[in-house]
Amino acid sequence: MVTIYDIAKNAKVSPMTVSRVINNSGNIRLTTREKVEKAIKELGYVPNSAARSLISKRTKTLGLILSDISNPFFSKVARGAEDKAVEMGYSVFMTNTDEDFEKEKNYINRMLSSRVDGVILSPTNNNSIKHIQKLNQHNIPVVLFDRTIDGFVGDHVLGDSYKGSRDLVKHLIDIGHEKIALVNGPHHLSTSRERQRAYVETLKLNDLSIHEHYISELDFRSVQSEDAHQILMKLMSLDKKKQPTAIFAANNFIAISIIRSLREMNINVPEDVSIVCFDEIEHVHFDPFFTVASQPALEIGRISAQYLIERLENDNLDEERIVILPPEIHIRKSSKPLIDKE
Amino acid sequence: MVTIYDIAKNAKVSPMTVSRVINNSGNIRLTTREKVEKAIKELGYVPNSAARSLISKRTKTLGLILSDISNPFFSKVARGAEDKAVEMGYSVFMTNTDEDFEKEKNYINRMLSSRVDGVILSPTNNNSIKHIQKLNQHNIPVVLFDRTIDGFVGDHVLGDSYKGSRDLVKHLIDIGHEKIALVNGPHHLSTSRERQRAYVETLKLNDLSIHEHYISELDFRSVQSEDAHQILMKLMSLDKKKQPTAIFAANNFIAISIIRSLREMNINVPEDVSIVCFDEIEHVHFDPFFTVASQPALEIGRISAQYLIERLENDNLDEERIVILPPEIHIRKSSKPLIDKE
DNA sequence: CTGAAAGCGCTAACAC
DNA sequence: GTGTTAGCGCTTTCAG
Repeated sequence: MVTIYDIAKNAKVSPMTVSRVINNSGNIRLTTREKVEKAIKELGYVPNSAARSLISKRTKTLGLILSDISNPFFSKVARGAEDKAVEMGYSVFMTNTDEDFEKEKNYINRMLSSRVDGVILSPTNNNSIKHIQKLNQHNIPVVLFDRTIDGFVGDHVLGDSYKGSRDLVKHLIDIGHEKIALVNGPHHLSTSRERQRAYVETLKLNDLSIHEHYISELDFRSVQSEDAHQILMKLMSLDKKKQPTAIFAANNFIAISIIRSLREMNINVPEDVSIVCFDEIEHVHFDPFFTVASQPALEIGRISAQYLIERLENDNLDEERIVILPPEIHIRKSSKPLIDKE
Repeated sequence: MVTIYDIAKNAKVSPMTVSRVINNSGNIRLTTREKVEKAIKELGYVPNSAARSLISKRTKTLGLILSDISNPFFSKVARGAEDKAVEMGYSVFMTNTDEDFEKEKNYINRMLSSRVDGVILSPTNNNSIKHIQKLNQHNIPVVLFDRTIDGFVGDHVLGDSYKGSRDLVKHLIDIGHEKIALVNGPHHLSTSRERQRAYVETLKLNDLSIHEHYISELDFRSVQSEDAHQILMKLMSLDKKKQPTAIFAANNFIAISIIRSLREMNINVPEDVSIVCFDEIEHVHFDPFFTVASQPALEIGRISAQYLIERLENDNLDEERIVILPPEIHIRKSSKPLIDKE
């Protein structure tokens, strides 16, 4: 391996001078600098960041822990975070937990061991606080994105689940729906709870009742699931008076599994049932179909990286900064005035 | 920062003993081991992998360079690669070039500097061979996936662009189409060239002619583009005799941009024009519409990681291993027998 | 079974 | 402007 010593020998200077050239630190005579740079090129030297970080105690690397890289929402966040990090001189060590607490634990340990300077995390559940505490004990700051968890103090970059959900449900009410069901994500995620809170409050505010079967739960990753089928079966076999005319899906994948189940039951969207959902449904741009609350995923990623790096490079920041970015509501073909049906 | 010295002091042994406990190397009396383990827990010690790799010359980390993380094909590859790598005891340093040669260069340097043990790459173009040579000079093996480039010797994990394309075009011919256009990806990518070769040969084999405007080129990432619109305008304003009745799109995003352009021109798919494309179109599972050649992306990722790690841990492997995985053809609604139209 | 010494590649601190 | 020394946290080597 080529080291600064090799360069030093080749350029007939001391290793320290080489180091100074590489880091642009200190004053160096132009001729020496040129000698050194020539040697670096010739020998193909690349600084060893392990050796560097051993001294500097900083790796200039951020850890990014996504809960589901297959979900376009998260892959966009990843892109935003990486872009911003690189812009600011950092690398990103990106991983995917698949909503699995054990995997999360495993990756936290890897991040600890590789001494990332900070971590951007969408936690799997409230127990993730243990992982965060472990990071904090090692002076590694954490930025939470998408979701928050109990007991966390620090920067958050979130989408506005409450507002987005309220607007979606309100839209359904405005176009005449009164029997609206919610197929939510898992209750252990803050986003699910917020979406449900908005759903319940908006219905109440409009004097609409929530039947006992109206609220159900699915995994956020379930594009296709037996569970979805069962939930929909139950919902659509309620008697006419209770049968929902609209469904609010708590995320993109849930919306898709709902539609699939409905198709199997020969129920059409939006003719028979209107659907609205949180998150954009990607790659269907050629015929935007879903009425959605679309989150600014790239922005969420960029801000997360920025906040984290700011915290790394600046000691006197507030204890916590919370950014809540509103989603954009796009009203499209999956939701339809109820009146049309009659 | 807690080091093995702290642990050693706490457990009243030498640092070397601590090291042995951590690495399960050498024989250690059970009681000493327990003392050490207790101290590790108490002080919350985590090994510093920078220090380790400084000695061992290995980081147990693979670099993964994707050309477009927003494309579900690549994010699935990433998942497959990460899963397999973790299974085999490695971490993955994942990055996204956005098909940009300069970004690729930048990331190669980061990988060099962070001393990843090997790199999994989907190169941006033939010039990427320079980057690969640079890696090889530093004894870092490279596995190419999805695409190959001139002059590369080493492991490849590819989809079978030729076979997939031939089958798609053959399908169009089988259902009566004779005027078939190709909207290809950039010619500097091997996948594009293979898909075009299959297209041309299949048409010739079936005595069908290729008009001069039938082959055009778009960026693989262009979900929405002015270029697509122009290409489609040109294609669809050919005189009746030449106007294509079917289009082969070289990937998922191109297919989408084609459909969008057609809609703007009030041309319906599949009634007026049939479309087939390479790559699955994700998240439209509720109503599978596209006739596609779907690639085993997860598998491509897994095998890439496996091959790379095998090469890292095994000196006497063949010079190069090439795996070509066939795509699955799914015939769906975007392609329709021509006869129906008349 | 355990320990002491040396050194991986680099830079901070201090010479000159 | 440039060089010397020491040490970051760990493991390899050699001793006991």
